[in-house]
Amino acid sequence: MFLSHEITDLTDEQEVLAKAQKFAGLTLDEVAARLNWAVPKNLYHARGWVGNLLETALGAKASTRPIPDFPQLGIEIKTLPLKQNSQPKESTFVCTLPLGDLNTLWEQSRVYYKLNRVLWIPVEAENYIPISKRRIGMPLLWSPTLKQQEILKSDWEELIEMASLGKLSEITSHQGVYLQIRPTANNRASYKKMSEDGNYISACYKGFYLRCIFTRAILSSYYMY
DNA sequence: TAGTGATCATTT
DNA sequence: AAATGATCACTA
Repeated sequence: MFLSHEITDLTDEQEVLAKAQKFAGLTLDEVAARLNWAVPKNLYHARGWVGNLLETALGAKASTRPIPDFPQLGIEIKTLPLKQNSQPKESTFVCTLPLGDLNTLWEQSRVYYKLNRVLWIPVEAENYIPISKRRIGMPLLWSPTLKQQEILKSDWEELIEMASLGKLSEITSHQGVYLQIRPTANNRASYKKMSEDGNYISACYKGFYLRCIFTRAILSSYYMY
C-alpha cells in the first residue's frame, strides 16, 4: 500500500511500534499493574483512562498541547474501542475546531497534522467485560492513503468553509463522509465569536471526529496483510 | 442498534 | 479558557 507520508525516522518509529506490539494480548489490569495504576470500576468518571494508560506505558509524555503524543516522531497514539465483532464502538475524536482564524490550508490544519501518522491500538470495549479484563489488540501504524486524504480534505474544506462563513450553528454531524464536526467537552461553556455580519455571537465548542466507517476501513485494510 | 448530541476528568 | 484523553445515553 502506498503511504503518502515521508519516512524520516523509521528506526525510532519502529521501536514505538515494537513496544506497542508487546502489549497485544495483555489485559488492561496487566498493563496497569506495571505502572502501579488502579483500574477504575467503570469509565463514567474515568473517560480517557485507557488512552492515558497506554500512552504512559509507551513512554509518551502526557500533554494537553495540540501536538502529537511523540512530537519528535510526529506519531499520534489513539486507542480504538472495539465491539464484540472487532469493529469500532465509538467515533474517534481528532481535535477541536480552532476558535480563531479558520482561513488555513488543509496541509496546515490540525486535522491533517494529527492524522498524518497514527498508532492505532484496538482495545476491547464491550460493557459486559470488566475494565480490568479487557484485552489489548495488535497495534497498527497508519498514515492516510492518497484516496483517504482526498476525502478527508474535501470533508474538512466543506466544514471549514461553513464555519468560516459564520454558519457554524448550521453544521450538523450528518455532514462529512469520514470526518464530522460534533459538539465536544466544555459544552456548557460558550465563547463569543464573530459572525458573518460582523456581530459577536455565542457559540459552543466543537470538535472533529472520525466516523466509525472510516476507522473500520483502516482496521480491515491492515488485516488483509 | 447506529449515530448524534451531551458529558466527565485533568492539565496548562 | 481551551486543549488533552474519550465514553455516555438518548433517540430515531
